Amino acid sequence: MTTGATSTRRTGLSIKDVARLAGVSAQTVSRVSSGSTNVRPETRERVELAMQQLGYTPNRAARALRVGQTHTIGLMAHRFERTGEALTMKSVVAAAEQEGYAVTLIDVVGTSESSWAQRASRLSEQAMDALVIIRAEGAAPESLAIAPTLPIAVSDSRLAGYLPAAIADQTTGTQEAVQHLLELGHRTVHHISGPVDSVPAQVRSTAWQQTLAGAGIRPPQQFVGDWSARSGYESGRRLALDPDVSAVFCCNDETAFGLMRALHEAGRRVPDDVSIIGFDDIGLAEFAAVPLTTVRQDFHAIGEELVRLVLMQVGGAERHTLGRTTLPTQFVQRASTAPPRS
Amino acid sequence: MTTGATSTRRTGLSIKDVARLAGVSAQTVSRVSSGSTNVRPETRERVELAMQQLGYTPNRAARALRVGQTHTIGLMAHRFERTGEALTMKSVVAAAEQEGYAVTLIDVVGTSESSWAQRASRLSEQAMDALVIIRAEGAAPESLAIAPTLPIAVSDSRLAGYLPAAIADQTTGTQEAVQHLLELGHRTVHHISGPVDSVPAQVRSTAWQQTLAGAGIRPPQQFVGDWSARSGYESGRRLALDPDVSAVFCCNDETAFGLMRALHEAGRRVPDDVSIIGFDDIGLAEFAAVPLTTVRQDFHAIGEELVRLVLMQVGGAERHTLGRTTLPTQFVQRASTAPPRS
DNA sequence: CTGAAAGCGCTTACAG
DNA sequence: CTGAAAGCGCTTACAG
Repeated sequence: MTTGATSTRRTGLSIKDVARLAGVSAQTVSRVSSGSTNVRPETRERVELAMQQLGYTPNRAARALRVGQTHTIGLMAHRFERTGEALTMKSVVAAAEQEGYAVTLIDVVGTSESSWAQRASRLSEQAMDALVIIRAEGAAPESLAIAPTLPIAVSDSRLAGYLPAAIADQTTGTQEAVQHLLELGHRTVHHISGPVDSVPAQVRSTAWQQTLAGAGIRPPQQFVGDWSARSGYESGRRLALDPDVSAVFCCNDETAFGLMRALHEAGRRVPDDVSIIGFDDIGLAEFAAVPLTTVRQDFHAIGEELVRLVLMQVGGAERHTLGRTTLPTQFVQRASTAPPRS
Repeated sequence: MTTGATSTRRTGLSIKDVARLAGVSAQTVSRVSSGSTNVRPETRERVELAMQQLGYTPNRAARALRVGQTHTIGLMAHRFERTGEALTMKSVVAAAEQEGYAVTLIDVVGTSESSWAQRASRLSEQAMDALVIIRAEGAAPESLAIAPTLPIAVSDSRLAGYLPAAIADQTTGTQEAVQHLLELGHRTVHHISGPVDSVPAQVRSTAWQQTLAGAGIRPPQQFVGDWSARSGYESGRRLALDPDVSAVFCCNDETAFGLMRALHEAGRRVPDDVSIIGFDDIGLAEFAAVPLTTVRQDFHAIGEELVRLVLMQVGGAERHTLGRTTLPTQFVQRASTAPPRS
């Protein structure tokens, strides 16, 4: 009667099976599979053949346990269905894969401040080598202090002051948009903003104000929305009543869609009566009732930069040496902007 | 001089640290952390306190290695930026998390047939307990035979005949849409389809044809698109020239947006001159130039069902006993449909 | 260039 | 109800 015989689930093939078939030791196989150079070409070939014949792939869990690295990046997002988040996610996945990293999704929906913090700290030691935050909803920057050694990068501009970040240059993008309208001859530009507690919304709002001020124009009262088409529609119903409104800069394309419909319903034509500019360049922007002039963000570049920032930290770089990367936006002129009716 | 002293990266706290502090053995800690009942309440409390004080969380890699399960679900998708994929992804993540599973993203962009197969088989043994396929682009059903024991579920209808699936009932959804137009008094209904090699596109196209045929109407020539707003626009330019066209059922909402703009440009009004119905109910559908009547798919339910299907297999159920789950769609009437002009 | 041994942190029978 | 021992599959010094 043997003692201590442990039964364990066999996950599949192990390094030993390959070693046996190739007639070498286990760690020669290890050397081959991890790409070490110190292996005689013939030996390497024999091992590689054996791996192929058996269909061997190394066990990630075992490697992770031994090395202390999971080769996994956590990706924190929230509103997957928004163009910006979705495209950034896609780009992060592609860039991570390129570097041999898997990406694990973390949805922070409904996560309270404290549980968010708890979550982040757990994740750090447990299941991932790094964290990319696209949007962290309710999380305060301080809660991230919990995991001070975790490689991290954000595109959430609320956290951008505290952590390595990759963010579109929304200020310049906004300036170009507002400037464009002024150059067309509009006497002022109205604005439908995003929510007041959103940093990117405030950045765009401030840039709009300052551009007007820079042109000697006192900014009109702004309308406050929440990024949604509905909020654009509701602001639009009121804007449509004001004959002085001839140009509107919207915080994003969805809002612009809502505005466009409200104007349409009120019988005001775009761009003849009112010019509209959005932000983001979502797929449908080009196919709005009137093709939408907008400011494109390069979400692909943002995703790549996020991965780069995070892997630099995995490689040893310190958080505070990394700072913020600003990606340029691109002004896209379509048909929703025109000179005002004289 | 000690021999064989191995240096290893310390990931953090281990079960032993907790055991020491609580004054128990390591596997009593294990029992507590895995929720076993065979622990005296006082002992449990002491252990839990120690875990809290230390901020201990179990090492997933170690557990995975030992148990042979990673508690990770692979999520294969492609066009993250599409409403359907994004919402399904989101729902999968939520449902998986609920069950204690992490979700790893797999983008199959540009993956050739063979590498796809290779990929799937590797993933299976290596890093995930199950695979949820939302869309598998170029992958033929046969390539999945490579991982016959991998728990799997799909919402890609091309694979639905071969693997456990959760799919919206597009046939009924289409019937309702076409029927609605006929009941409004339209003499026929035109159709802009998705690409010919897309199964869901063909399902909708066939249902459209059959509904017309069932009403004794010979289906007009369909226009073939590719799901995009642009293809809707291009078909729309031709449709707009035909005075017999009074109602169009589109394969999806994006296509309907493109069509709407083409009609707009041609001076044909919606719904006065032409009624339009889309499919999906994307966020902007309600805020099209004319609020879009459409067929809503319940992506949330699909995501939940995918996770359920996959976890049943993890629990021992056989693939072939699972079959296909069909989720109902919902007809959403808005302003883009009306009786024809007499 | 190759191999023997130890150990990453956990859980699984088994014994008490 | 609790503990001692073994081992999941891998990699890391170390020795040769």
